[in-house]
Amino acid sequence: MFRLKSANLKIKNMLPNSELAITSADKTFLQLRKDIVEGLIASGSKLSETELSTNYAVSRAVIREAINRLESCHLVERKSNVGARVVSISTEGLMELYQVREALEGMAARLAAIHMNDDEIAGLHKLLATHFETVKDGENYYQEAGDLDFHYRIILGSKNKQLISILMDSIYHLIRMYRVQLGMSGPRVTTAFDEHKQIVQAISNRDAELAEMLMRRHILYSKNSLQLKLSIELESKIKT
Amino acid sequence: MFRLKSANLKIKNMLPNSELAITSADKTFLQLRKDIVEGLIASGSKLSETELSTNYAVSRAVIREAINRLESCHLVERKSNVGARVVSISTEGLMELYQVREALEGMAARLAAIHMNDDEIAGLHKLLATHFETVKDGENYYQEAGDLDFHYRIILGSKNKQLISILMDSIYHLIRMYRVQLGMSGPRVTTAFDEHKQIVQAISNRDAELAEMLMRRHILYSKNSLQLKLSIELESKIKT
DNA sequence: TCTCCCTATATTGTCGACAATATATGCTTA
DNA sequence: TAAGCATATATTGTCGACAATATAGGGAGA
Repeated sequence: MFRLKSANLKIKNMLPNSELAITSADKTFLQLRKDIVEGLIASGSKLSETELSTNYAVSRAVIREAINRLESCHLVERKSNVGARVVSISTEGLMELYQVREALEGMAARLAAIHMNDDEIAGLHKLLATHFETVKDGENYYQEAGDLDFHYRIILGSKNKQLISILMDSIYHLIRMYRVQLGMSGPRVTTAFDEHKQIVQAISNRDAELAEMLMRRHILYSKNSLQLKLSIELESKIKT
Repeated sequence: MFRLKSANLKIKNMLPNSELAITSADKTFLQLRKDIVEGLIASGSKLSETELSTNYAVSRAVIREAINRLESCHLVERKSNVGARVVSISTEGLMELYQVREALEGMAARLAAIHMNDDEIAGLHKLLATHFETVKDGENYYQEAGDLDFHYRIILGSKNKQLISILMDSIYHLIRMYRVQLGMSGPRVTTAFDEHKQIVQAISNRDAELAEMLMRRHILYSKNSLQLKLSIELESKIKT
């Protein structure tokens, strides 16, 4: 807890360009986001500032800052003088989210086909090959990091900072929350691989329109798959 | 400055469902946003917390909260332990912004053609008629509130909460900043009216695809018009 | 004179306390 | 008994002070 002044200065000087200048609020934000996405903090539950400040061992000011950022991610909703709640998952919310995602990631794929350099495209091919191995081995690791990484690269490949920040900051973690809490898995995994392959091929060929079209369809399929799952999920909840 | 406890309770009870529970941070945020959008605080300039707290007569905590929200709007950028700066306007930034806007508002127009009810569509026609009067009278009031109101209604008409919040929270005020600081006016004003008219017609006819197409083109035209203006603006700045 | 290090200053990050507000509880009254 | 009001409690909002960090400026050494 106690840190020497001189020691800190040394450390700072030794790591001049490190982006690890993580502040306490940053860490708390990341931890909270993780806990929300993974369902450790239930969707729809209230976030008490005092309670969180004791649980995470930081002051309320830090918690407040973290909650503010979570609100930017659309992961929590705040009301003045009342407090913050984790957003609750619903079929409509998911549908709306995927509708927006379809438009934005379709656009990202189109731009990626134009702006990605050859190295980045090669990286995409390499990623596919790695995924193919895991799929072949029957691992369903694919859905987890693999799919995210694939989409992540294409989004970055668009080279449009606005688009990147909207998708990364406002949409992605929300999508992850739905996926994690619904336990995304099943037959989609293998078929999704083929779709990814087609998209990479289109980008390779610099066929922007096709890339967009394929990406939109890919996301549309995911949407339908999730919708089905969610409707079953909610149905069983009503029964209990 | 001083408020009686009982008086406040009375007021609260008298306005049970008022959304005016404006907190000090809210007011400061709104004021700061206004000042940034209108260029009172120059783009690219640093936001000193202590300085702002004296200028706006609130504590630093309030300023910090306001700055956090401004960051969510993409109006300022923060670095840990360094501070916040107003985003600087650039041609690339504008292009990227309008590219995203084209996709999202195009989608909004498509959804609006599907989901707007007849009353809302009637409202759009009425709005057009009002604008026609102002345009005929030679007022260039049109560009200011008029255009914003038009787009605003269509965005809301999409009935997609995610879309609405992204456009309203993350994009709109940034666009306003560009427009205000570039002094949006000129020949676009009258031609834009015709484009609006076409879009409303398409929505009236429930022709979703056409509505999207027209909206995308409308925004593309605006983009080109602004790009021209910005390039001239920056050119003259270099000369001085 | 230039470079590097160290110190001084200013700015941001964090904290605990107090104020204002909302919610829960119990009391009065019809 | 139920409805409405007043108080009590808990929670959020705001504040000023202190700690940690970055930046600017001056001095020592080559």
